[in-house]
Amino acid sequence: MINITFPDNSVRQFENGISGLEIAKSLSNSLAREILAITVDKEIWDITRPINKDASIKLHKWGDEESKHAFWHSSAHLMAEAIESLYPGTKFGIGPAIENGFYYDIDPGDSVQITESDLPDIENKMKELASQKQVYTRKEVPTDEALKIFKEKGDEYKIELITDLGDAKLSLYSQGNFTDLCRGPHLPDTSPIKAIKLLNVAGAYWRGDEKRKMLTRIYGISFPKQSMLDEYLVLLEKARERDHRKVGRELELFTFSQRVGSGLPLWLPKGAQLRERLESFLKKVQQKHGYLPVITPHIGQKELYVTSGHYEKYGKDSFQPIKTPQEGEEFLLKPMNCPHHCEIYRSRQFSYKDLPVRYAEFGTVYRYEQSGELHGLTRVRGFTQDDAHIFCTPDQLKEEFTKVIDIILYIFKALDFQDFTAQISLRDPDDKEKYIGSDENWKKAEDAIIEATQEKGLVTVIEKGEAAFYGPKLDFMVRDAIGRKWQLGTIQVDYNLPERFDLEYVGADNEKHRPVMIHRAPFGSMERFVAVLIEHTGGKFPLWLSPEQAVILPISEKYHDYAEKVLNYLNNSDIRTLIDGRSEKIGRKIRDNELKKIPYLLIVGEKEAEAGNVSVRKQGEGDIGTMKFEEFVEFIKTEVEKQL
RNA sequence: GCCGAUGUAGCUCAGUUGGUCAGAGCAGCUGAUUUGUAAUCAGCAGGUCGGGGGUUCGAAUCCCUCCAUCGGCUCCA
Repeated sequence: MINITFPDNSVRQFENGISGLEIAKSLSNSLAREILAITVDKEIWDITRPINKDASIKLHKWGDEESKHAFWHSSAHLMAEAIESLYPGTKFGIGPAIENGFYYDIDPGDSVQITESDLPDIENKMKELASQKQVYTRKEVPTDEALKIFKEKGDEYKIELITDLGDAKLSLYSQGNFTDLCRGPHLPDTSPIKAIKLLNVAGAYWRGDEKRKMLTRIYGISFPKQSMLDEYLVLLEKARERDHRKVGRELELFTFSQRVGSGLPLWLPKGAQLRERLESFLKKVQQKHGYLPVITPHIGQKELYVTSGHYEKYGKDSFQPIKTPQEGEEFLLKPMNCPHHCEIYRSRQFSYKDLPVRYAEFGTVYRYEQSGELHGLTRVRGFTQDDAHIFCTPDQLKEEFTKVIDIILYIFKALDFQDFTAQISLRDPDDKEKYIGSDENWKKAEDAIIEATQEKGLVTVIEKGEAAFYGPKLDFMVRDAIGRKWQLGTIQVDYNLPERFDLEYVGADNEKHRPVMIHRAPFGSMERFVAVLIEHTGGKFPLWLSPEQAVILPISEKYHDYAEKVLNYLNNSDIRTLIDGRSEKIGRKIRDNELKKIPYLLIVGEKEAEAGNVSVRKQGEGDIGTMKFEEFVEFIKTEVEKQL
């Protein structure tokens, strides 16, 4: 007998070799029907795998990540089986479960090409196989046996994976005619996979290495019920409605022109107003925090970037130098602002009493991004960073870092960004050669970041080895409408540039010392930030940011004079207002302005004109009643104050 | 850059096997209507069918090539 501990800490005895499924059955049949995976001492297992020791367990139903993982992983195997039967000789790379669904990287051979139009066939085959209730069986094998199996199959990808795993204990999973190298866990059989949708096919380099072969990746998702799949697809559709590229066009915020060039956004008047409002908001915050504005040119001599080290690292992969016609001097479009800011620091002497010094600039930079990587406003070739560089003593590092976190959190709050992750990137402790700077300084910087985030109560993810070569950093990541992660705010510690630019300050000991530099950008780039803001709000911006705050809708031309009077009053009170004076019915005007996401619509007709009122409609909510137009000003101002 | 898909009017899309196939709705313009809480009516205008080359008696439709966009991969100072 073995002792099984449940999540509520109760302990029960079972036969040695009992499976999760049998334990569930002993509790209730309905539970047994619903469980898909089991955690056994922190490992996730198949529910049919025998447990041979005392263990604490947790049974997982569909709602748990563990279950979904097993479900989608099993679906990936099912897809592989379908592909193998439709395209014999296909070789298989990896086929994991992902956050939403699964994929499999396959190599169907050079003569075969799988495209989106083939997906329904694969999908149908999967459904056919699933309905056969094929059992997933687990088998543990030694390395040489596993190698033998895949050598016979001629699957070099699996052979490579097995070889890299070394002498680890391997497991194979089979269902139907398909066998795969896999850690598991899987479902007991294919029958719960009721609803399947293969979403798209894409190329993916084998092991993510662009020097290696490009495999065909097929993405899909599956559910235990058709209704769940339908709901998911509706959700995807709704997310597409919020896509910043679509909303940006509809609300006339920005555009692109082939003639200007791809990846070079053109801000339309409404978008420019929105962006300027964000910029002046941040400028005000920064002024309060002791930042000093600086302005630098868009180009700099190539030498500047040779000094900074960026030319060596990125020179070949960036826009090439601009040459002067007479002297043949070479200039680079600036890919970042820090070298210019370092030169500003060098323009005078600093005492320790002057530090920290904080130089801020909305600096437009240009980076050559690969054509396939360009994406709306989130990945562009020309963008404006809300950049600042803080030069401080090593002792000031933590406090300065903390203050930057404060600014970022304040901004995120004002814009109602609650759903973000903070990622701390540290250096790889096993590969210190990669990084510049002393052990002592690195430890100081890494500790400063970790302590600062802890003091601020930030929930963080720590990624070792993700630090830049010149220092550790803290990034703020946010998701877009379709779940892609983007980096917005960033705070980076830098030991490299002060060294390269030979920056100094005079300490209390009258000796020269090296300052530490912090790069920071709360928005990241204005382009990307606005893109994510659009997707978070669906274009329904906070009132203080909205290009137009109110539109006056006269019932008919008779009330245009009164509408003008209200308009003047509101505009004089700094409420951004327009009149919709078209000879349309009121219903039409309401509809059109609702679709333009105008926060407030003010209807004025005979009743309102007589009483000095406006009838107010709030975006998305409809009629919220009547008030004096003077009162409306206060109403708006109160709301704006609440937001900021 | 790589893999795959797509590219018809400002926007969203129709255009069967190459032969009145240059179309619709919305937006725009003009006129009528003067309206009470999410689409008033009529008329007009608008496109070298992404660019270039080719096959053909004939190409939006087939082929080649370039460009752009979309979904990924890779990269991101």
